[in-house]
Amino acid sequence: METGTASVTDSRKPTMADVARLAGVSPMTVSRALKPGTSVNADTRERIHAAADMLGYVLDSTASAFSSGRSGFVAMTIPSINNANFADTARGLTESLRDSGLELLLGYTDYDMAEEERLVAAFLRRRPEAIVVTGGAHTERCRALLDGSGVPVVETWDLPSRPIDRVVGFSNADAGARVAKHLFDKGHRHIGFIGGDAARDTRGADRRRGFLNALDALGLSSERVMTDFEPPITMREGAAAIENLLDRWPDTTAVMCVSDLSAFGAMQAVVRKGLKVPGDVAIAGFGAYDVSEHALPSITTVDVQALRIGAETGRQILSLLAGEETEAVSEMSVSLLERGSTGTARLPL
Amino acid sequence: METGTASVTDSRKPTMADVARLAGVSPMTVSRALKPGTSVNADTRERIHAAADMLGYVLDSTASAFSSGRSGFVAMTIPSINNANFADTARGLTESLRDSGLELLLGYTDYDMAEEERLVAAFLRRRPEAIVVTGGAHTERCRALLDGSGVPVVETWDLPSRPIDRVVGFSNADAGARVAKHLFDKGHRHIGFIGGDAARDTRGADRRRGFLNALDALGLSSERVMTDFEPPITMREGAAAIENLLDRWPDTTAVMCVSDLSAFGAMQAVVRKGLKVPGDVAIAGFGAYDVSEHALPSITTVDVQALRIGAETGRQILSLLAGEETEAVSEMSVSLLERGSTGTARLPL
DNA sequence: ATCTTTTTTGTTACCGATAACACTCGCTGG
DNA sequence: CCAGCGAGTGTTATCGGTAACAAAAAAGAT
Repeated sequence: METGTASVTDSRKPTMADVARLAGVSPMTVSRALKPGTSVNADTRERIHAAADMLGYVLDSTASAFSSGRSGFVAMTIPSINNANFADTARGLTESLRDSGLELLLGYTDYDMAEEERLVAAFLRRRPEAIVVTGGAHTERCRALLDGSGVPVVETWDLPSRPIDRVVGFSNADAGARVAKHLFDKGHRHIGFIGGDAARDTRGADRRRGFLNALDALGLSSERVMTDFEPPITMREGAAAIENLLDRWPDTTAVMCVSDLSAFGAMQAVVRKGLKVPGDVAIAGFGAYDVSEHALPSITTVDVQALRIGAETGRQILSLLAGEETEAVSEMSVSLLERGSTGTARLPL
Repeated sequence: METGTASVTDSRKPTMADVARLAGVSPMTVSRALKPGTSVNADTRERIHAAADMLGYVLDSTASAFSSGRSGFVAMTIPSINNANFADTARGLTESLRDSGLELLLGYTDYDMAEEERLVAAFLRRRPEAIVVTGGAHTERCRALLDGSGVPVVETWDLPSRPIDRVVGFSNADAGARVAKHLFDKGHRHIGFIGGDAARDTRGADRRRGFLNALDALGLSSERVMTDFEPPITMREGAAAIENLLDRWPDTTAVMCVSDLSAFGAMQAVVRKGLKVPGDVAIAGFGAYDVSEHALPSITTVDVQALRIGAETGRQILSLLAGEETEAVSEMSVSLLERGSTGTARLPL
């Protein structure tokens, strides 16, 4: 460990000066030779690379970032790493940044705005080239930090009423309303909603709001709501919630869950009770997770194209860093995937 | 964007020197005041914090890292972010590092050793305090980079025959063998395996090897293997694979899948064919994903305690950084969760 | 009251790379 | 034949903190 096998004689890590000495050039030329797209004689460049390999030289990005003032990464906060949707957005972002050499520094907030603030503060200390946050709800201090940072900010997965800078997202309320309308169109009149505590998952709360407002507008009761649990609402909580909901309002014929995971849990719980999905209870989810496609019956859901949100965020950032003008708000389209769990047939699939 | 609202008059970001001037102390005292656990007079510290707030000062970690030689983060590569198991390990690691102020820099390799090498090289440039990789299979150059880096290295999720430095993992082969034995004990004699291409997912390949060797040792055929797909094997591939497998070897009564996701996909495909699980075909997975617990029937699986792997990795790293001696290899225990999908009953659950 | 110890603060040098500028050279075109 | 140009290379200064040491101030011991 202490003395790597690769280094030859010296204990301390080689620097550019060492490489320069060995290659017989100045450190500046080494710096250029290791960066693509710079004018260095081909022979010289090769000689320098050989020298660097021989010494086991590894560029010190810390020094490089300090000297150049460019940290070379983009920071992103998501509510949870263990969530296929946010992971997809992170992946889309990573991929669209890759060619420009920007790396992604990822942190998760556990659906907690105070934790988000802590994380954003820590990220800003590292002078990222841009910062991406999930959602449009932040503590005031967090907003102030982001606003005063001088760094491009992108809020995603939401259409905040008071954007900080750039936005790449969609209306969670509209998406919720679309599901409500779908259930109504399928003939349901006693419809419930399962979600998490509103203070933590604001996007989930928006979906709920849109969903319940739509029920109101359709002249239906919007009281069948279970939001006892703390986000993230997992399969387990979905199962527990629908049992409570059906206990309290046994005539419920359709339920929207704030995510596919809770929807799957809910569906299995309903089946376990001996009820049929969708015959006795129709269930809709959100997020187009794999499980909703492969479940039996497959689960109606909303595809938010998480990957594309990430990719578009990356494009925005690259444009901003290139000094181009861009639209402040990119509204992404979402689509309702009508599947077996809200079908009219009594038979699955 | 350009001039943050927080800063008062100046366009350029304030530095420690600015704070020092305003507070009437030396920059060094500011440096100390902003770091907890340093000896600074309480009044002075308060005055400095006030000055920093007034200027909207944000510490420049880049400069700090450069100057102190401590980057303040740990780098980790995982095969995929969109995987609950690896996400859990990352979470466990993050949490066990949190108190010491170390952040996690996360990258994913897409199950590709060349990509891992690229990523490790990029990470090492940033001079992490430690580096964590998933698995024990790496390109030779990647091994050389890690070995020569002088940075503590932890390999996880595996027990490599040729460890680079530290190891926190378990034997995937043993885990596979345990599942084989379980299926045998349940009376199955025609047993198959579904996994991915071995070159990419070496841990999955180890599970397969252990599984098939165990079948051999039990005197059973080990030819019923489907590994046509590229990792990660999703629900979709699990479904496709079991259809092919049952087409080719219709008398198969039990199948292990390389992960719970493919197991779930396989199970749904079997049910869709009109067969019963476990009555006609028993199915076992791997990884103790949520879906295997909540599926109907619930799916027999191996719990690898991904979170604990991360937590233990963090403990190892902290010990190493503190200069303490630690065991080179932490073998983590895994447990077989016997569930409905391999039960003897014909009825689900 | 004086010496010692501890706490608090300041001084100096430096981490390793790169931006900005200066320079050399060979080549082209008038 | 020389001005002008571009490619390639070198020189100098500097980014913003912090380690290491030194000094001053405060607290404690005798």
